[in-house]
Amino acid sequence: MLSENDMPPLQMLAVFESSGRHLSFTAAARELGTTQPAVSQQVKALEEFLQTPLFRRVYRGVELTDEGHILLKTTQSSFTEIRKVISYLRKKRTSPRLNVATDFAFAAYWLMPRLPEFRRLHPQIELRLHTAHNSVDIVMQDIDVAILFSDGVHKGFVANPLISERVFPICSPRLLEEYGPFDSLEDLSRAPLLKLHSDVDEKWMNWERLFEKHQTLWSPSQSVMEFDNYTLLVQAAIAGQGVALGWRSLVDDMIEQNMLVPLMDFSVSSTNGYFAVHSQSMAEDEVVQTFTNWLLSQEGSDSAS
Amino acid sequence: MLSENDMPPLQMLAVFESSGRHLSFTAAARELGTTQPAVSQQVKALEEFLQTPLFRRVYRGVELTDEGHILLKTTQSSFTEIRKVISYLRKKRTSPRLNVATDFAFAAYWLMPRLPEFRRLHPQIELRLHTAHNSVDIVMQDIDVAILFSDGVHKGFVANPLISERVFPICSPRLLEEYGPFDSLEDLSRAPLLKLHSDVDEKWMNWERLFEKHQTLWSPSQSVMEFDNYTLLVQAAIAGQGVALGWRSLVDDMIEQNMLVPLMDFSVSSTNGYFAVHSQSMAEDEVVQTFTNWLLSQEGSDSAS
DNA sequence: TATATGGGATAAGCTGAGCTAATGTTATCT
DNA sequence: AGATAACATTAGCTCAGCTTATCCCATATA
Repeated sequence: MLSENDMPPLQMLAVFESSGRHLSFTAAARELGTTQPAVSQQVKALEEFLQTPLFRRVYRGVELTDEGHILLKTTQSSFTEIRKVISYLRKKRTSPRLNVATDFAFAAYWLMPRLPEFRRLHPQIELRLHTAHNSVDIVMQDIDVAILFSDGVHKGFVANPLISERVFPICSPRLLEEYGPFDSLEDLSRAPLLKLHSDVDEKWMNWERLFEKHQTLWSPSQSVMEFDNYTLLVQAAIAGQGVALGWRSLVDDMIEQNMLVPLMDFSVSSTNGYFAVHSQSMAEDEVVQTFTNWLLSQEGSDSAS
Repeated sequence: MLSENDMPPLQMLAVFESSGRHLSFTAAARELGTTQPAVSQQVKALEEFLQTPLFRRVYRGVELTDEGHILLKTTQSSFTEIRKVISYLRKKRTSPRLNVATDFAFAAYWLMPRLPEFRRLHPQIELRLHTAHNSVDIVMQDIDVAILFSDGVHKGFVANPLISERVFPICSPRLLEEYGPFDSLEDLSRAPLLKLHSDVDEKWMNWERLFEKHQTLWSPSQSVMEFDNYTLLVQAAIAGQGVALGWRSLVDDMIEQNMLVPLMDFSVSSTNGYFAVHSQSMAEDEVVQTFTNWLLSQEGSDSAS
């Protein structure tokens, strides 16, 4: 495959190098897990390629020619380096490591609070978290498991439903006192609303769609503050800057801590949600399975409720 | 062939290295003189061996992963070194070089006086002369052509007859005046005789055998001086130290220059002689043929006379 | 919007380089 | 003289690596 004017088959060089180290074809064969005639033939072929003898055949072994010495020096150092880096890469890979990707919101509100438990349960697994502003920004390459907000359709991948989408307005207790009570969606127009940029992630529920689902007309004149990621938006809601849409499971803890109040009367559901997604080819991977099963067992996920 | 726990097939690494340089499987295939699917499969196999991705597949090419970068660095430098030494060895070999071996006597008296002509005729051929005390000391390894005194039987080699053995007593003109005339071999007993050690080369004619060939009894009581190589013996003869045996072709020039007088009445021949010997496997070698043909064309050789 | 292009991925079948087992040869060693 | 070890050679087998054909995908172009 290498340009035939350039290089012999590299395997020949490896056979030569072993023979040169051992000064014996039989010992080289043993090291390489093959037979002496195979080694003999390969070395001979290499000598023919180079048109120069590399060994002198002596009683019970071989001696290196000058040319042989020169070639051994280079091949020995080169193969040592190559062995080192291969060993490094294999060692690196054999320590179980998991690349997990998700968006900031999920990472911040759902995963990070639970991750210490995973680490405690599986201390040998090195988990590397890759976060993106939003699910749509996540590229699956180099990722073992991605937790994506989507419709669950991922060609060539397995998508385990983790949390189905259930959305409702949320606001801080203080904002509720100031602008409340909210007995209908129309009452919300009294307060500023917080929303994501419309091009951030079109799969996410938004105010227009929520109003529509409750058969209420959405008026564009309402005071709206826009954000380009959900964590910022949630922080603004907690700070009393407006009414936001809250995603079940993500905002559960904050509701529980009374940082936010859910307006459950106006909740909506959809078939979208968070899915634990991995490549078909990783389906059998033990680490991937371990992590996926752990995700599905968590409080706050559909299967665990 | 390499220990399967250690190293992938080296060819895979070469394919990877080319792909990593070009960041394209198609370009690598071109360089390596093969096809894109072959490269794709080899890289994939390597990634599976290492259980880690080396490339990210992107539009119209590939990008290196971190692991890919690490591996490329090492493989690139290693293969560059290997290419360099291979190129060096091949270049070294492609400049025609001839290793010629012979004994001191032939080198001194026959070959050296003629060699300048060979160099003039074939200036591109680098001729390296290896000399030994005697023909029996010559080892054929690393030798392209050996000029040996022998019976012409060399298993696995081609032996071209160069000079057949014809031997006669020689002495200096001064010794002849002092001890001569020598009308019979018995008359030689009046003078000291010069001979080679009996264990030097049993294939060479000696006094006993010469006397026997002339049906004259050899008497051990004769004054004999022994030498362990022929060039010394000849110098002693020239210096008038005794009567020596002279080999046709070797001593011809000295006879011509009147440094030595041949006693032709007592000459003998045999089937032994000097042969130009090369390995069967070098029979087609152009340089070997050139040199051998030149030897055979020389004045003083059997075929040229 | 439809089509073209480029390049990696995959599948299936072919083949020859590399391997193996058997044997020959040679140079010691006992 | 016979045994031993180790390289060289031969002949036949086989499967890794290659090729051809095709698919898939992400642009680019008209």
